[in-house]
Amino acid sequence: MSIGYACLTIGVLNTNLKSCNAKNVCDEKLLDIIEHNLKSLENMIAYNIKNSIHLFRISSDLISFGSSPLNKLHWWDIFSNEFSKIGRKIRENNIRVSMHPGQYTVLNSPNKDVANRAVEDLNYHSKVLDSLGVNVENKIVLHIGGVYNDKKQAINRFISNYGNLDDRVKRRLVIENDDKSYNINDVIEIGTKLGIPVIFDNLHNEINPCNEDKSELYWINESKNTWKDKDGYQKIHYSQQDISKKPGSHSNTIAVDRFVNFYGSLEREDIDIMLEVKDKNLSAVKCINSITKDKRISKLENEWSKYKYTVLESSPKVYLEIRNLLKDKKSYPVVQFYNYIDEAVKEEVIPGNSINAALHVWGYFKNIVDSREKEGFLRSIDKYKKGEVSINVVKNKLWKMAVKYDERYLKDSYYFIF
DNA sequence: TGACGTCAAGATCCG
DNA sequence: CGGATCTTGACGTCA
Repeated sequence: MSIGYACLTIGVLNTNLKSCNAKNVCDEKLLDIIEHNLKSLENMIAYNIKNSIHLFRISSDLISFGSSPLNKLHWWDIFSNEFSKIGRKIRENNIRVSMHPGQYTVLNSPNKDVANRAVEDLNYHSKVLDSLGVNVENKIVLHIGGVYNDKKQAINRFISNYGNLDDRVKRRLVIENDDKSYNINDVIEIGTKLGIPVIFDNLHNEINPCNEDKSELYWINESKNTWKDKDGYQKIHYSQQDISKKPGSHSNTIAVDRFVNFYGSLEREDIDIMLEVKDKNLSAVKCINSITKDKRISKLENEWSKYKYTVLESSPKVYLEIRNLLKDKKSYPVVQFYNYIDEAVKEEVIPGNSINAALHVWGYFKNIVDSREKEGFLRSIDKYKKGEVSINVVKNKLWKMAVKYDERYLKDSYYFIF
């Protein structure tokens, strides 16, 4: 059983992905971007290994214009060393990766150009996975597409276009229920007909349920039947609704109490869960810690070291409560711990608390900086007090010091990203 | 024609 | 120049 996250990391150095737009594209720029993005991918994989995250979706933006004539580079050859190096790390550390073309890759479009571009896009995605040398358990997730006033015909077109795909795509392709057109029942019917696995997405199923009065668990178990031994463990997508936004919007973070209930209801471990959530890897770590059998408080202490200055800035009261909570070294109060953090992050930040937290962080540097840095920092605090600049100006100064003086404790802190 | 979703790049304005 | 805040891009479907 693995829990993972999609595409991007939060608060991890040197893992950003670069892009460029169509009118600026040229080979030189593409080479630079690909080289950069592969280094970032390598760093993301290293982060996943370090944090025991064994499920990860690779961003479709890894190679800019990867399926477009704008990119004529044989990037899989040019960067074959990088791909095999990263692929080896993925395999040796039992990481399962996937890719997921977006809503604009529409295989069942009646427009031949659109459908052909979808084929090209799927070829691109399988080229990335093949270049990494990962086996067919590492899937490409696709939605069925549009309806065009005739669902039956649209489904038939999907089936027929699937049949014409390259085998390398076919053996990786899995299909997912979406939030408006194809519910889980539709997708299981298609998956069964084609003999390909189905990904159950809980939030899509909530918004776009099948008419039958069947539970979430029922559909998860029905979907399981579409996964054969060669496909690996069944995979599902799990997300929670952001109640302040429209139906289908992913929450900022996963509420672990609800996740623990969901996970418990599955009553099995032969399943992989891909989280779709704004805070990405942060929620992956939360969820992994929330259901682990290895209940050592050091894991929560490690998490606390990253969240503490954010919590101090948001709520000194919760800060003290969490310190209390972690005093009993024999305990493992994981749900309360993350609930406290979620509660603090939601609170509106008061300037006095911001200054207090900033001065705590300043404590790492005040005796080692030169006078220019000291004056710069104190001036920014002063300007913040007068309302001339935002707290981010102060935080940026502290961040630059953290990097310069290589304060590892602070470089891993979420203080600089919330 | 614009909304939908996503996130980086680009543009613009301020002091 | 750094920083804050828009706007654009890139994609296809649907109202």
